Amino acid sequence: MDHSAIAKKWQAVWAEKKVFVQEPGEKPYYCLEMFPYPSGTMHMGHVRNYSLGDAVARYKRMKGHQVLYPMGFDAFGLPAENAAVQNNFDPADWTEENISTITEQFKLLGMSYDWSRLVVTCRPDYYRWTQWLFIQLYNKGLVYRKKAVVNWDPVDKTVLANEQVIDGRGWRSGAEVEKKEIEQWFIKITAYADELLDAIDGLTGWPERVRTMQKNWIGRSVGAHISFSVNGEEIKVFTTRPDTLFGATYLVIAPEHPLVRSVAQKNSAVADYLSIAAKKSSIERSAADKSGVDTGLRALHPVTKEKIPVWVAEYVLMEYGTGAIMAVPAHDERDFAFAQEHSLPIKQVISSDQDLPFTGEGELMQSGFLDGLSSVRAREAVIELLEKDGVGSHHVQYRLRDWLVSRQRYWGCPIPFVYCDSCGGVPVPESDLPVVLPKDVSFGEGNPLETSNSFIQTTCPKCSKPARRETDTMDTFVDSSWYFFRYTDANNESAPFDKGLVNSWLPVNQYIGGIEHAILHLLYARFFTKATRDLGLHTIDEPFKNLLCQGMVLKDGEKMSKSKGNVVSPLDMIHEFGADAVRTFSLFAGAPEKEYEWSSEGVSGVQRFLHRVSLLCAQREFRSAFSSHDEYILSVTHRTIEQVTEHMDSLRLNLAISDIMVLTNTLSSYGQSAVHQETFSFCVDTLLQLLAPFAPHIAEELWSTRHDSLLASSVWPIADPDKMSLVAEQAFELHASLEEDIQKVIGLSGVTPQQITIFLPSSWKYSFLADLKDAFSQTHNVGEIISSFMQTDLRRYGKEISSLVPRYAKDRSKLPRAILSSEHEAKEVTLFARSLSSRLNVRVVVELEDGSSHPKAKQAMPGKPAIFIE
RNA sequence: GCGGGUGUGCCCGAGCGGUCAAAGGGGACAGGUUUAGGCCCUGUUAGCGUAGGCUUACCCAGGUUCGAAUCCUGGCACCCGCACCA
Repeated sequence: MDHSAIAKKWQAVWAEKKVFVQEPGEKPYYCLEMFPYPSGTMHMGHVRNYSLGDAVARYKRMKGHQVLYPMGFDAFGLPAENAAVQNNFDPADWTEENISTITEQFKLLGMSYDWSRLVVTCRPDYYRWTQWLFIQLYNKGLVYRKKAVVNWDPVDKTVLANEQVIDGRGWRSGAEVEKKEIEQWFIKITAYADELLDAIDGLTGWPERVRTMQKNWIGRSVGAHISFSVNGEEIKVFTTRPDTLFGATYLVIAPEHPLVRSVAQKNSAVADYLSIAAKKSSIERSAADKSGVDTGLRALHPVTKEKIPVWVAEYVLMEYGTGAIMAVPAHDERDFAFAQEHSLPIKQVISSDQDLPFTGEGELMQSGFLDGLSSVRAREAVIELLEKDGVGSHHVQYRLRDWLVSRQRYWGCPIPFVYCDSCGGVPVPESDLPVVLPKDVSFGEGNPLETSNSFIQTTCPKCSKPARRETDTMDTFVDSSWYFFRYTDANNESAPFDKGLVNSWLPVNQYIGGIEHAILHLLYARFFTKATRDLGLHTIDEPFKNLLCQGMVLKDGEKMSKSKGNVVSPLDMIHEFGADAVRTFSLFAGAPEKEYEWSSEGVSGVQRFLHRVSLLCAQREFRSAFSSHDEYILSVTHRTIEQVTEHMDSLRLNLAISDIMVLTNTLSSYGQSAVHQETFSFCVDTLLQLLAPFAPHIAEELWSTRHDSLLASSVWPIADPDKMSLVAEQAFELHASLEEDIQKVIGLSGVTPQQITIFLPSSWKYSFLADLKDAFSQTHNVGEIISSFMQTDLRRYGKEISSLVPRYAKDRSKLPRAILSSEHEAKEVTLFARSLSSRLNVRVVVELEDGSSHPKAKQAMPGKPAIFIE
């Protein structure tokens, strides 16, 4: 049967027996992959992602967990809308079509999802609850509307969140972002800034770099607000170093600062500067030059009461802090550079041996009542004084901004609000949800929802007068911020999810996805979890216990992309090599979190490996009695169980596969009727079980020829420490007793022995010795022993054994040395040597009595030969 | 600039104080089996030697140790995140 037929057969059986449909129980385990955007076809990154999750899910099921392993689609988004514009498709049809295509591909790969829990964010049965949650957050004060300067993507014609602007460009379109002021919806994520930050320390199952990225993104700075007065008006600054207050020799405000406008009317230098700054794009603005002009304003220092100049400069950002800083050039690099550029005074207030600017902490100087204090003490003292005078206070500043969720697009979740002339903005009542996307829209310029009268025109839920519906839709990140809750109760029609079900399944035990979501998605999802917890919807604090960010799949050293023409199609690969080989290779090619190069040679290598496994199962000839070989392969098998289990638990799946390959090779070496059927059968069964998470179809097929039950629901094997006893130790013991046996032979024979010295250096074969021992237990007649060996296929003494046996030291005299006595003629020894040589595929050297040696000597074989096997 | 990470043989990739010339896979070469083989099996694949063996090797330079790919110090290279964040 070919691989695709086998795959189909077992996929059908698994589905029919509902092997993957599980409810929470004693040992719930939630395995989750970041759900995809249904763009049409799968790429290799998907295959890797889902193969990882599927292997984990299958493993955990076999370990006796109830596993929640669902799949869904993050189905709102711009590509559907673009397709609508270009090809006149309905975005919903286009999306649904893609979903069914991709679903087929998932099934082709044999992923063990519980499809009854399918979640699709663009379907009303899902987004109804997105809207419901939005309103709950609104009622809780976590959603608000305000006029804001926004990042406008001129290509996608929509607003972008700060998080979606990368180096001044739109994250999707790559277009340079413009500034616009519009009324927008925000989610107050900053209300949770502290908790989101503090809880990161508890996320020990997350990669360090993701934790660091999140911390940096939230960016908490502890410091103080300090007010300077300027002609009766106030300039408030934020600083992390209130201790350096006496060193503040001037202020700098951002070009957008409200105070600058009035100055510009009177001061042409300032006006010119502002107009130049305004023309610059945000990219140009970020160039690190230290331009700026004096506004002519003078601020009153709140403590020294000195008058200090106020400058305006681009390097101060309106978006961060208060849009104004106090400059302490002696102790800040940027201020220092700026002061030098514009010849502003520099006053040292922290003593140090180092050159200025000195940015460290230390003992205060030239700071009046602070002199002699440490930076830490000085900070407290300064803030205390400022608070007393009402000109300053403690303040914690975040880099994190509130989450702008309005999008002026069609293909997203409608924001469930209505504007009424009398009542203002009114949330749509729960009974009227969902607010469904209309079909009578036209795509083109601007927001398509604006073109649908049936959608816009409505009545006010409060006063029933005619009202206008909100036409903004939500950022798709909102949809994906709670989908992992919905999986627990995907078909619930009366609530987004059941509290009990969420509490029993969550947190997600293993979350798997790309590093590109390290900040946005994960932060939003964490926020939603905390916010919905505080709404009383569940009691989970953090959604994802363990996080794995898988590495990229490269081709020719580069990311696969259509423009580079180096895209490898998963479908082609599955067609050619089979789902099992593709899955297994995608896990074997490298450590899960590292990137690797896709190689079809590698896949075919895995295919060969899987083929060898099936050859093992076809083994029909066995030895009738147990022997030391049985102990040996049992010990290797048990050790493999232990190692694979360890590697599965630590997600080092590439190593787990490697372990399985080693076991396969070992068992293959014993394929020639060397072991008892019972032993072999156990070992092969175990092998199939270990393989099941990676190559489920082939493993299931092979298992079905040996058992009536399903492999997928079999119980993961447990390593027996007693049976794992070190092969190496056994080998030594065996060797010792072998030597005794041999000595006995010599004693018995009483004949001047010819000497056959068998050196057993690095590549000596454990099983060869075992056979030799067995042979000696039957007879002490070397002739018989030799002839019995002649009849055996010696090739099974594979090199896999040598790797498990400790190597002997370099000193050859320490090598084990067997002395065989023999009455036989040189001819027979030669025969033995040749047999070993050709059948064992080892080099055999025969050493002459005088110590000389030459390969050809075995032809002549005079006197007393010795044989080296290595 | 700040923060995180990586560096092993032809390639990928394990190892993380002695059992290491370094697992496993791929590729290449040779042999066996075969009507044939792109199936399968075996061997070789740093250099020199018929071989025992010797020399050189885990980014570079030092150090700790009887002993280092593995531990420490200092470099170098590459990758990623944030970035005039006050």
